[in-house]
Amino acid sequence: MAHIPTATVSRLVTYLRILTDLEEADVKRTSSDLLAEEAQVSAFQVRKDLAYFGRFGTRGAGYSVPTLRRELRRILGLTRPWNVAIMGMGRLGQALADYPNFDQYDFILKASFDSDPAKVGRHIGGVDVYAVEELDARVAERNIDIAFLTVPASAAQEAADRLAAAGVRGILNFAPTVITVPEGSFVEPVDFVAGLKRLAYYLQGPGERAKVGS
Amino acid sequence: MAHIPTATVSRLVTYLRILTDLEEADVKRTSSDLLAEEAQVSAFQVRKDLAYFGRFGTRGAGYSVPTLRRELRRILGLTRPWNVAIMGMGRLGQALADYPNFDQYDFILKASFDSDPAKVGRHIGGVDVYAVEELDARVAERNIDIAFLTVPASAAQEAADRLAAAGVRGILNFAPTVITVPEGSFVEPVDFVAGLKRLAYYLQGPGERAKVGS
DNA sequence: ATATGTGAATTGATTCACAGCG
DNA sequence: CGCTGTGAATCAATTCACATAT
Repeated sequence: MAHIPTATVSRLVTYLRILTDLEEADVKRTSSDLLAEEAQVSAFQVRKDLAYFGRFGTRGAGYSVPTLRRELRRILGLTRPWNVAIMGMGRLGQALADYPNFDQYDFILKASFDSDPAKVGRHIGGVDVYAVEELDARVAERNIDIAFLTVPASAAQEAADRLAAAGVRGILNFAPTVITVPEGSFVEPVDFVAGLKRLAYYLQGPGERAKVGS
Repeated sequence: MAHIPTATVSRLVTYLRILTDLEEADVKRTSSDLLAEEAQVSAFQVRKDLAYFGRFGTRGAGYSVPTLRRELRRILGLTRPWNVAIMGMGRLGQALADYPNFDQYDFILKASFDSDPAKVGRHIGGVDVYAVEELDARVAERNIDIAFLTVPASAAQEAADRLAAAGVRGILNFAPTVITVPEGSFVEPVDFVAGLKRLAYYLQGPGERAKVGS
């Protein structure tokens, strides 16, 4: 299969959410036009994105909501549960542990880790807190697939290295820094402060940053 | 000036963070090679990104850390503070209100809004909670530039419409849905559940989703 | 009749090679 | 001589037009 643009993967996630809403509203059929409208992209784009993976519609009649939803869940790897751990039980880690309905999203919180001995052994937001020294053993024991990386930026790369060494192949990186992982592992950044700064750029507009020189 | 790719804006935010770290470490000069290494992009890319906005280096000698940092802050619109409000004081809104060192990031939390009368009038995480009915008055009074949109997905578009009508031009959208805003306003999505689903896609690998049909 | 699926055309972004300057 | 700055070339993604299937 051809290489898939990362933007396509992001849009597939959006289409899946729209289809889930439609199915909840008991809508049976939909079209690339409707999906495009909801996702704020072109209908061409919707069809092209889907075409990377197969042919899911009926010409003249559009798409079956339950069928397309099932196919997107399969494509995105959401037909089986994924085991998640939190690395770093500071404010953000604790807030994520408290996040409601985690299992509803096919992701199951199985453990958390912190280097602070005062936190180790406690049970925060429904999850056990382990020492970082136990990482290898607990990741193996609980089949952890994905970690939320919620340590300070200065500790993020080392924590990512330890997670990768322990066998965690997916990292959702909340730390405001770029981290690298080995071949075969994956990072998704989640950095709301970066989002804020991009907003500042767009809100400022072109007036304040006219090109200098030449 | 030529149109700037959104990916360039994201990278500029990364370069600025690296420069801030360098300045804290008292490093005086740097190069496109070092910035590229830290940001995990090519040195060509760094120079091209900067070239959209001007010439900031010295040939043969690289870049002055304080100068380039100052220029990036100017380009990104971070030479003046931005006033922020939180729309929706549920779990996530409250966690964001508690976020430490907000002002250090040039963003000042000025107000929050919620439709629950039990929350209105309280003071949560250092910020006053107002009724949504007061939105127009408080946005004008406190010069709110940017809102964190932390209401449920089903209420997100209507809340965004009200924010735009009140004069808020920037929205950091934490709700897992696509929202539209008027011309001249801007949205940055912050959706960690979408990030998780992208991870599931990459972790699954190509085996499980071979193209069907043809 | 109607809406999908897809090769071709276009547009956009990244990479490259080297000219330009200190 | 070294590293930046930048037009040209390559590569990738999006848009389009229409052939295709029901």
